[in-house]
Amino acid sequence: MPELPEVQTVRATLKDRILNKKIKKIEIIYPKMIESDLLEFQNNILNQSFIDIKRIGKWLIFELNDYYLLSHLRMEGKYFIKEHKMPIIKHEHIIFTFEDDSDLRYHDVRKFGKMNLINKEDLYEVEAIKKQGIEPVDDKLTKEYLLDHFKGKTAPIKTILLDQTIISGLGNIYADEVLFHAGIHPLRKTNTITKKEASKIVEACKFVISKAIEAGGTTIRSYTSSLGVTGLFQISLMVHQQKDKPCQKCNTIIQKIKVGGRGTYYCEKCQK
DNA sequence: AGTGCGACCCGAACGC
DNA sequence: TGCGTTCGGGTCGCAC
Repeated sequence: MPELPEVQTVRATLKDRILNKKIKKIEIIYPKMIESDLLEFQNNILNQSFIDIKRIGKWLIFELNDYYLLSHLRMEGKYFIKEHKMPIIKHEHIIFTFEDDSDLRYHDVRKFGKMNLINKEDLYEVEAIKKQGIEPVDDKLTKEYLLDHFKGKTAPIKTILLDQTIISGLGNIYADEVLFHAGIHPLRKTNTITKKEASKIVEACKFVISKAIEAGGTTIRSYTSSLGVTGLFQISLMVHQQKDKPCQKCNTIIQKIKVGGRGTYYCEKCQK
């Protein structure tokens, strides 16, 4: 699942490949993917060029001449660059064709991804964007900020770490990793988190996410046009997907439970 | 306001 | 082997 570090890698990789290219044709194979008005999307995107790519949380923000194209990859969204003459394959849902007969193709097995074409002045009118919280590596993410937002919440801390309106960009993998590094049990009631623990969560967020962004960055160098632009971060995960393996810190067997309907991995000795 | 859950999807994993 | 069933995961909308 693309979380903040992967989206950051996709952004950096695509930037090198599509900037200043003008869209001459758009094919929308799966229209439900478009959240904004479909006809406007089809008409307005023609003859626009990509002039920048930004990111807010897990949202990719493609800047065109007159619009922003918002793209959320959800679980399995990927972008490929291909020659237009290549046959359209299964799971390719949106195809942008440039003047040089190259394509930017959006591929998504689960069809969960979303796109949105909006006027530039409306970026912060989009509910999902407006509501994004503070990013893990932002200096504004402090223990005071977290404690303030943890107040009155009885849900498990793991569930709250996934709330994009508080911390923007954490997904299921990094929420588990952050809690391991902070030494906190995923089922802890959020309103019982202490100052010291909130401080550990802040540190863990910055550590885990900056490491992952670095690792995502190394993927860019091995990128070739035949590969999907996914940003496969190859950091070593301490707990996520490590069920039945020994904890790398204390050798205790990693447990898997469900928290808020999400598969959750933790070390029962390191995370109290 | 906060919480919990179904819906959206479909390939993979699982069960018989 | 082959077929049917279950699972998972980010976000939204809805009910409580």
